[in-house]
Amino acid sequence: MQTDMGTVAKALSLLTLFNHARTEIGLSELTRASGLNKATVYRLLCELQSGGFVEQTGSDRAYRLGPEVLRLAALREAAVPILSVSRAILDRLSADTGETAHLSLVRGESLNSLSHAYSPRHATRVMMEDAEVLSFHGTGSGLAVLAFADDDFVDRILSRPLVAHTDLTLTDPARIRQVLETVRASGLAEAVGGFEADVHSHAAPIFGADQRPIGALAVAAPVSRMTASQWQAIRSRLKRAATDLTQRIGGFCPPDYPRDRAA
Amino acid sequence: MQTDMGTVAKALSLLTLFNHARTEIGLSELTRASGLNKATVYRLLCELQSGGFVEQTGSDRAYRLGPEVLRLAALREAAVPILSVSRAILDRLSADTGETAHLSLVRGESLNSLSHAYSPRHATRVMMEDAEVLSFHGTGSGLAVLAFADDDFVDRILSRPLVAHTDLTLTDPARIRQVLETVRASGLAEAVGGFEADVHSHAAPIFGADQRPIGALAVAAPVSRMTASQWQAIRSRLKRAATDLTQRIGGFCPPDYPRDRAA
DNA sequence: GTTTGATGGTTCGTTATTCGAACCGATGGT
DNA sequence: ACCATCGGTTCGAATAACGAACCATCAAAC
Repeated sequence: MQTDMGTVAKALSLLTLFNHARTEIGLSELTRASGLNKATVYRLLCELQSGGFVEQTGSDRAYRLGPEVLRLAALREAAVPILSVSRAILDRLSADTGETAHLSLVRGESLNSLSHAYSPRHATRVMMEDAEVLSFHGTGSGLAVLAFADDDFVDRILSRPLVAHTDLTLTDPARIRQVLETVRASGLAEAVGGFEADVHSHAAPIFGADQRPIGALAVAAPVSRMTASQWQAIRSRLKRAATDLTQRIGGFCPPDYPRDRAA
Repeated sequence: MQTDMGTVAKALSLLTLFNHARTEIGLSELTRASGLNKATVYRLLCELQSGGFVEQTGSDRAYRLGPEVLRLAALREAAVPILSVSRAILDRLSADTGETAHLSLVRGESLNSLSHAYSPRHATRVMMEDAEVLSFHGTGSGLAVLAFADDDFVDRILSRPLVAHTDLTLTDPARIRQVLETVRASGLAEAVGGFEADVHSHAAPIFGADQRPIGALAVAAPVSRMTASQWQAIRSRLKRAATDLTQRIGGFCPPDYPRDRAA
């Protein structure tokens, strides 16, 4: 991880080490996880701390993400209000389908879940966590994005090692490219048990102002509930919701994106 | 702004140049505003961009905050769920008082508004924007924080030039220290027209796990509506809401904080 | 009670990295 | 054709980052 990255890239890489499982990390652990020198990590942390990007807990002296990221997120929302706009759409989508709806966004060469909505209709539901890293090849959302992404982006993603989250995960690049073809035809991706067993998920890409996919809207349901009529209902509602979201954030679907056939 | 800051501090300072008025900034303008060299700014931006902290718009090549800040904010919320916890409290507070409620957090030596809730009761209401920088001496929230902050923190803040936002803004450090005494006595700060004319605002500090103030909860109303009964209602409800929030985020009020006398 | 192995934090000479004036090519208004 | 501005690039000089070694402190181990 330590090859030829600039000073700020190193600093930013420290921030990426935080996740839901480790929201507070000590100096030693950060140095170990980052592969950098302890003195380097400490200096970087000091600068990040004085910028408010991390803060130290009072008890142990572990570090955690600081309040400045909240401020920046609010400003990002002011510039590109994806979260606030998607809120209503997610709520409606989960209510209409009775299942869990969630939004994820592309960030470089990874995909992050960012927001979700549950439906109270069923006792069992697919649970989500925000800020989780999703895989492109194993999730409906990832496939939806790949299907409409640049060729070289797809090449980069598929040339990396493709881990199998379950024994249903597609890991053969050629097979995945076949699937992408069908996704392109319908405008919707479908993944059954590829990321988590027993989860049947549909996903539709959302596009930015440059007509390139910036993320995906998805509905995740237990496989046991996926009847034919439910399948139909999810697909039509999801597609409408995704094009709606694309439009509301000032994005444009590319010309080759299948228009939604009627209601 | 350019003296003796490390490389990452410079990079982070670029991020602070964004605000509601300028959510997208070009390279030249960033260079001018930061006081750094253009090549330096460009390199920093490239690193920030590959980290997802900024992104370039397709049209002009201006920069804006990137999606990574959303992910970090979600993780920060997972570690310290101030925003999600305060949501319900803000909603209730604004509903109960019929006025605008808002939350702001200390970030280094500045105070940022972060979340708010309006009440639909009146046609005229105090409008808020999130991620705005508030002054310590001119706002109720700032005074509430100062009143329970470390002495040297207060000294640092009050030794800076104190700008007068309106002609009612307190700018005399000695006078402000007097006010802080009364705030300490009641646990509530009051500011009339100090930041924006015609705005009467009440504020109560919220505390972290180390019993030090980390922000403030406030209610802002047009001065014209501030009757005696309304004054009473706001103060009691605000105080309860603030101690409630402090408790729910795992914080503790300091021993010298006036306990809420009954309901 | 001292040994051991963690931890967070600090030092300082070497060296690799950042810096910044100048330079490009493109765009656009006069 | 001109001038101004834009985003982006170059390259030698100088500065700032690096990292091995070192402290201080704590907690359990012996």
